[in-house]
Amino acid sequence: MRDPEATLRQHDLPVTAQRLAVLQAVSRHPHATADDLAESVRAQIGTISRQSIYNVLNVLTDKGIIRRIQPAHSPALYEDRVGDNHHHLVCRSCGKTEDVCCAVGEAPCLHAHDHRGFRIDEAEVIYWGTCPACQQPPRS
Amino acid sequence: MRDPEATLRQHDLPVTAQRLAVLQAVSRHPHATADDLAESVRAQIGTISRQSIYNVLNVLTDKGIIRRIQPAHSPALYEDRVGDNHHHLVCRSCGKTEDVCCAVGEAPCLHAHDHRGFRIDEAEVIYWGTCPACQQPPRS
DNA sequence: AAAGGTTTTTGACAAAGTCCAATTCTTGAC
DNA sequence: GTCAAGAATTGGACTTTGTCAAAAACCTTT
Repeated sequence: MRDPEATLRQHDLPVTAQRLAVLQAVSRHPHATADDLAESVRAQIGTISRQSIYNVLNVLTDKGIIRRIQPAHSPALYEDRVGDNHHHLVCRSCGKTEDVCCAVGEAPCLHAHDHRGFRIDEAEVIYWGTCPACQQPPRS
Repeated sequence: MRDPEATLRQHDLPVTAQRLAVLQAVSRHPHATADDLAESVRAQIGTISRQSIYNVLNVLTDKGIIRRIQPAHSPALYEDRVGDNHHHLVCRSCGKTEDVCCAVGEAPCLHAHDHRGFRIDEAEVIYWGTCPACQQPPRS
C-alpha cells in the first residue's frame, strides 16, 4: 500500500488513525485475522476497540480496498492484494495460506460467465493441501 | 441414498435411529444447514439433540459418506453427493446454492498437483453471483 | 440375555462477529 | 482558526455456530 491516506480519501472515507493503522497492518500482514490485525494495530497506535477493527475491515472490504477470504475452519483473513483475482493455497494442518495465480489461464477465474441463470461475478478457488513444513515427519 | 442402513454398516458404524434419520435428511435436502437438518430429523423421529446432529454430521463427513461445504457468510452445508468433485454456485443475495459440474474439464479440479511444495489434495471452487430470482427487480 | 463399548443427551462453554447507544473525532464552511 | 454537523469509535451486551465433558441410554456381539 503506497499511500494509505490517499487511498482513504479516494474512496471518500474520512481519515482516522484507526483506519490508517488497520490498512497498514493488512498491508504488512497478508492473510491475517481480525485478531492478528488488532494486535498489530495496538502495537502501532496504542489501543483500538474490537468493534473498530471490524468496522474498519468491513468498510475497507465493502469499498474494495482490501479483500476478505474465509476458508473453512478459520476466521476471516484479509489481504491487500485486490483486483487480480488470484487464489489461495491453504494447509489443512497448520492453516498456512499462500497466494497462487490463477492456474488455468483465463477460465474460469477472470472470465465471468452465466450458468443456470446465475449472473456469476467471481470464481473463488481454494487449493487444500499440506504445506512443506507439515509434510516433514515429526522428529524426536 | 439407496440404503442408509447398509451404508452405515459398510463403514463400521453402529446403526442408530439418529444416524439413519440424519442421513436421510441430508439426502432429501441437499445444501441444508445443521439446523435445517435437525428440523427435518425431528419431523421424522420426534426428537434429537443438537449435539447428536453435530456428532452424526461429523462422523459421516469424516467417513466420506457426506460432504460439508462452508461458503462465506453461511453456516456449514451438507450434501449427499460425494466423490464426483463437483462445485457450487452460490447466490450472494439469498444464499441459494446449486451444484455445478467442473467447468474446465479436468483441470484444476480433479487433477491434484503440487505447488510451492504444497501437496494439494483438493481444489474447492465456489462461483459467486446472483440467482435468477434475485435478479428480478422487486415489484410493487 | 448380558457385557462392553459406542452413542446420545444435557448443559456449560468458546470463538467470531454484530447491534446499539453514548462519546469522540473529522470535515467543510465561515 | 473555529464551529457545527455528520461520521467514526467505543464499550457492553448479545447472537450464532459449534465444541467439550460427564452421565445415561443404546447397539452389537457373544
